[in-house]
Amino acid sequence: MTNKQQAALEQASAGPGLFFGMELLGWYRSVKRDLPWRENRDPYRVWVSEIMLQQTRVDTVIPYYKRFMDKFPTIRHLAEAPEEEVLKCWEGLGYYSRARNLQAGAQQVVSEYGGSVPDDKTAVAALKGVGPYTAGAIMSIAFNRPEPAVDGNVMRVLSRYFCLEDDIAKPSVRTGIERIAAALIPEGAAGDFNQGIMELGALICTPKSPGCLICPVMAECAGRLAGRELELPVKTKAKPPRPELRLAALVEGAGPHAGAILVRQRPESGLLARMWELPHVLAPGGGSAGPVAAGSAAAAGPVRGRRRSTAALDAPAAAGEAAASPGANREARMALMGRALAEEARLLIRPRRWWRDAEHVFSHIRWDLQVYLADFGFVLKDAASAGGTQAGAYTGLAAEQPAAYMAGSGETAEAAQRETAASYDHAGLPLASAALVDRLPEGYRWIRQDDMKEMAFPNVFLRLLNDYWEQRESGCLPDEAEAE
DNA sequence: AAACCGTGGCA
DNA sequence: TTGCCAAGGTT
Repeated sequence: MTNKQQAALEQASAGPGLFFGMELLGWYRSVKRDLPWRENRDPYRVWVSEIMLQQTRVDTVIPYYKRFMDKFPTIRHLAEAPEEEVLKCWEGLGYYSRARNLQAGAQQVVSEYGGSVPDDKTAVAALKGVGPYTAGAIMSIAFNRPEPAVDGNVMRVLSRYFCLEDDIAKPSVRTGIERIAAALIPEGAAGDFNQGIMELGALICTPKSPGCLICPVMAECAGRLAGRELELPVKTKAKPPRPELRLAALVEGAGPHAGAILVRQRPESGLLARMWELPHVLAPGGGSAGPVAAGSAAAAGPVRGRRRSTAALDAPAAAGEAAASPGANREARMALMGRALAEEARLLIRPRRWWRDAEHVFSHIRWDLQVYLADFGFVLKDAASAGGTQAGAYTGLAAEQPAAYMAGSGETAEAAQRETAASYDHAGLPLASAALVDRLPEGYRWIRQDDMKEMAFPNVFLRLLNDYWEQRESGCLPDEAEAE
């Protein structure tokens, strides 16, 4: 502990600490909000709420919490549910590993503790997705055990109250503040105290404009008395997310798949694990590295005559991209996307035209998405069954065959099993025929609007897809409007 | 320690 | 409009 933390700990155990605890308890019990997870102290309900509230605002959580408890009213319901249903229930809430960990934790409780959350800090802390804060919150709120629950609110409140200048962004600082918080807990009132100090941070001792004049502990707040409440807490700024330019394909089906579009499921781990999305590829050079695939752009030939009516629509989404960047980039990127999807998924499509841009910001990455409408071509046999025809397949820029693009239709794909080599023109379109299969690549499927009710999508794709269905239904898609 | 993991509200 | 940040955990 730092010297200041040490001094604060001594105060917390003495007069100022007693003052803080008593004033806070009185205040909390008189003003506490009526929240759905405060109906009772059922450990399962407390647990679910604490997981949902991680890095997430109360107002955002409330509807999710109600839906979740409605669908999974007991630990056993959650433990036995299909994982997709849990994920779908979490759709839009973010940090989706929380959902998987919560269900794994529920299964742990069923198998190890007969379905009841144990009144034991070590056991609770060992549950998946339960860290120091959440363990303390569950133990204090559900079981009234005198454990600290130190989150961002508590660190802010105590930094100000004791005028601590430690950088709360450092993991080591939280440990010191935990000791102080533990010393402040009034006898027999751990649950209300911990909820009260968080409530104070959320309603009064807010980050930007704290309401010191109505704060129940203002009289003894060292930060306020020093006039430094706005400088505290000290917290180093997070690194800005790195930009990534991503090219997404909105592939419209034909033939038996007319009216459907192509989506794929993400891998089991990592970013947005197991969620569904539009197929997309990372543009080389990332989002800030200037011209993307300049060589391809040069080879792309003249742009088509059809242009958007508003210049702003073509504004570069990627940071650092020259503002004067011409619309030819769209053509180059369509070609790039077509080739990359062929390489990565052996999925052959014909990108038709730019539809719209979208942005999706994660904590550490910013996706600048360019979405292109595309027709389905066909699916190449995988490398194994294609028997080595792959090698030359994607280097066919100087193709010897005449262009014979196979128009996208379900029948084409289902004709299947043609044993011919494939090559591609400079726009990324397949030339001649290829070795075909009649099934989609692993993880891909055609969906209609109705299918989305059972599939979890990240918000950015949810918005894109909903807008797409809506626009198509009302005949407002660009191509349809201009095709007349 | 530092990077990885979402999303929305607000000034 | 952009930046900040919220009831954090895991690796």
